[in-house]
Amino acid sequence: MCQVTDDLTGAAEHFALTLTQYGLQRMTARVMAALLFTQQDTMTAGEIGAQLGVSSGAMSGALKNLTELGMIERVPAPGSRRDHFRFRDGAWAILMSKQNMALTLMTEAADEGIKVAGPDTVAGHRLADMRDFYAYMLSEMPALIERWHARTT
Amino acid sequence: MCQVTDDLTGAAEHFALTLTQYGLQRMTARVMAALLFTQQDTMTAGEIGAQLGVSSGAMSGALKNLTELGMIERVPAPGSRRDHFRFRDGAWAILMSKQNMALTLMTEAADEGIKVAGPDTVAGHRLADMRDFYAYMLSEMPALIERWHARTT
DNA sequence: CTGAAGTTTCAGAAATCTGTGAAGTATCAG
DNA sequence: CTGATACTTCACAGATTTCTGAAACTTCAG
Repeated sequence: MCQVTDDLTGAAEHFALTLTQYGLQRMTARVMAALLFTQQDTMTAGEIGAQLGVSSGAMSGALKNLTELGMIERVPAPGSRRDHFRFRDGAWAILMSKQNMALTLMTEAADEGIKVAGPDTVAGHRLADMRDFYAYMLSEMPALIERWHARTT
Repeated sequence: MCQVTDDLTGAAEHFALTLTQYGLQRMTARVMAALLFTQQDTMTAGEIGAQLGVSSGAMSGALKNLTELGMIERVPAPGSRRDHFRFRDGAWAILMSKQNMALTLMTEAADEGIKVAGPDTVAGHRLADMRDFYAYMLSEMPALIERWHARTT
């Protein structure tokens, strides 16, 4: 078990590092990786904290983040203890959908800019290019994820 | 000029703030916004620095980042001076393509995890879900951007 | 109701990130 | 070739973010 656990934990930490470079906070990434790579079905906050060697306070924040993001869920404790967490089904599709909100923000920012700069100016045209691209992505992404769900049915 | 410039600059700074929340570094975001919202065709490093009120050192780093990212390009100075920069055509599609590298990383990380955890384990199945999703996205995204380019032809 | 186990919150310490300013390097006009 | 101008790099200071540890709160078994 030790061998396997060590390798898995190592892979998890490496993955967490990668996520960090893509904008996710350090602790959030580590907790997510722990829940992703564990051989258990669920983990308690205590277990994760012990494995990562961090305080309960840090756990609380990270688990809250991930729960709000929709990546993990609180599982009603089966037996006696409290607060078990596990990866949600379709977590990745959920994450991708959330990232689409960035597309909305970009589109809106471009529109705002065009309004201020004037549509027939240098800046206006540049911003229109931006607006068109993000509007396109925004219109296509939901369908893409839809097709994914259809595929796995 | 002052009025228009102020409003535009304001919109640019607001946009930069938004980008920051999506993982882009502060200065990189500000420089990008400046080049995006300017009514000029190109800007020199000095002009951007003056407008943002930051040092030349900070400029250098941010411009390097954006150039490597593929969002802006160095324009051979027309007359006498040096180093004019401008937004690249199709910058947004380029940016999106780069972000697809994240999809590759995710897929690889999942594969690595499966190898360590074993394919017929709890973690293995969880990681397989992840791998399948990102492999799907990875296979679809290039076509999506392709269609964008085709559309604007 | 009471005590125990677990969770959340928060102030402050520690670590990290970011920008400045100056020194060094490159490029160009003359 | 020489001087001047602009760009780049880098050590350090300041600002910001992140984690810890302890106290307060919640929940549940007995």
